Amino acid sequence: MLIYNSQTRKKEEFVPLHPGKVGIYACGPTVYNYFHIGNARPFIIFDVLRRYLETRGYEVTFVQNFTDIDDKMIRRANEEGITVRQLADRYIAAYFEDARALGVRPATVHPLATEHMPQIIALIRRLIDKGLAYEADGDVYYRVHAFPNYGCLCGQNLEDLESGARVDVGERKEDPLDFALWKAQKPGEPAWESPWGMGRPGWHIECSAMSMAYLGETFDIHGGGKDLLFPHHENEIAQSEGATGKPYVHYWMHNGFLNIDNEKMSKSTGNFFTVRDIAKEFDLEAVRMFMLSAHYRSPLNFSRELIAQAASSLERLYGARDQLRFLQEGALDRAPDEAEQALMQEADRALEKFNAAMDDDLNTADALGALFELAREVFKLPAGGASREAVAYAQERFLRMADVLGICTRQTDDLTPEVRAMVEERAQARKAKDWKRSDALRDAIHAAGYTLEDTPAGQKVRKNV
RNA sequence: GGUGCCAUAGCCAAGCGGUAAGGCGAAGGUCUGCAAAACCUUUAUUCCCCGGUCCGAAUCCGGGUGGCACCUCCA
Repeated sequence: MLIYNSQTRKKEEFVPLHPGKVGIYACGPTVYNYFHIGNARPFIIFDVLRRYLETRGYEVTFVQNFTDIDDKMIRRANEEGITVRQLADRYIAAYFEDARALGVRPATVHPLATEHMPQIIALIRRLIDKGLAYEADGDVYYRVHAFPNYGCLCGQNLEDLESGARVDVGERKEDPLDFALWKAQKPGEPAWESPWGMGRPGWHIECSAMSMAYLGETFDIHGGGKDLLFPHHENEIAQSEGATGKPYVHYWMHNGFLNIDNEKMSKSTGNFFTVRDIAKEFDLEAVRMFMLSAHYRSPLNFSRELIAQAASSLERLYGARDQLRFLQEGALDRAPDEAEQALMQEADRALEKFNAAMDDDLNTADALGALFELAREVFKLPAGGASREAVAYAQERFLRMADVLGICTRQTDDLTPEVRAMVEERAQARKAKDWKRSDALRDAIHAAGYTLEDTPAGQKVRKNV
């Protein structure tokens, strides 16, 4: 598998550190608000990466943190008159709800910054001991000039970074590029004990401390949005490699932005929609489909029309999935005929294309094409009396691909007894050519939340979303 | 100022030197008691523009034009 490494700016063959195992760390949300659909992009992408690696036989340890203490958390908690802890609890719960609706599985571990103070403090101590960090009035800063590789991820040298840096008044840094590892407590702020007095960690240090706590000092893949490349991930490298003297991460993966009107969606500019906003209008699986329709490194422009397009595309895939199930119900135990053998071949071909696309730096758009090509072949099969073996063969492959992408997950075959009865009755009515009754029943079934279609092999029913 | 990315049909999008995947939408046809879904056909002689390299370029090189991002909290 090839993975584009942001650090080398090349696609590289993926070789895990330990055979058969993969460690992935992805930067998670700061839980001061509901997350927006731009935030959702990496969640979905890394969920797909993880699923794909798992189907390829790797044992994946996937770590995604929650930043549950920082300036925004404190400000927001004060505004609402609740504790930072209460704020975090609320939005962590919301995260899991929204993620679930997007088909994003919980990570192997979701560590919280506030629950890793010992690791964070120990890491800062190591940096101070090595002369890479210094204390200043209860704050601790990273001494950027003492780390020769600073800029290795973002590809900028210190002078260039320096020229763009901003110095805040009253800062206690030796150099404007130095960044805070520990911040001394200010009145009214939550704080933890440390060798430098009461305070709290800076943002960057938590990711270094927690990733290494769960994945080791060197691990395979680290992901996040492109905007995290600098300074967040650059700083993580400086902290981790500075402390350990070992390579921190083998593959850096960064996703492109989700834009609105071709401009970055971001909380600070206010041009965003939360996942919850969108859930009022669309099934979130359509949002997932939308995200998968483009390569993860490309920018992707958001609009309701595009979500609607994605929803229509998804419906076609659901149609194919349900058709496969319908064929299975009426299947016969006989050897595949010529057309069915062709379908089986097509299923293999599609799976091959799918895997080749995914192997090429997670090309979900291309992979989706393979699924659609299989769908078309499925629909070509006559409605009834198919070979069980052939249908099962195609179905297995179709489902395997859909599962990697995390789509076509809805249950649509759980008919209620009432609906089942209506379907039965309609079959009788049709036999008797009682079209009036037949149509009335179809309407009633629709009203009950199901869609009924007639096929040469009988009625086909599925639950609407 | 420094550092990157992008430009393919009405819309979205793959494509990474060998002669334009796929989806949405649209038009016509087939099937159907009527529907719906599906199937078939059509919808880019051409990939922002201008040069160059090559037997061959959407793909490589140079130069434009237009858009976006990072350098500051941000997925």
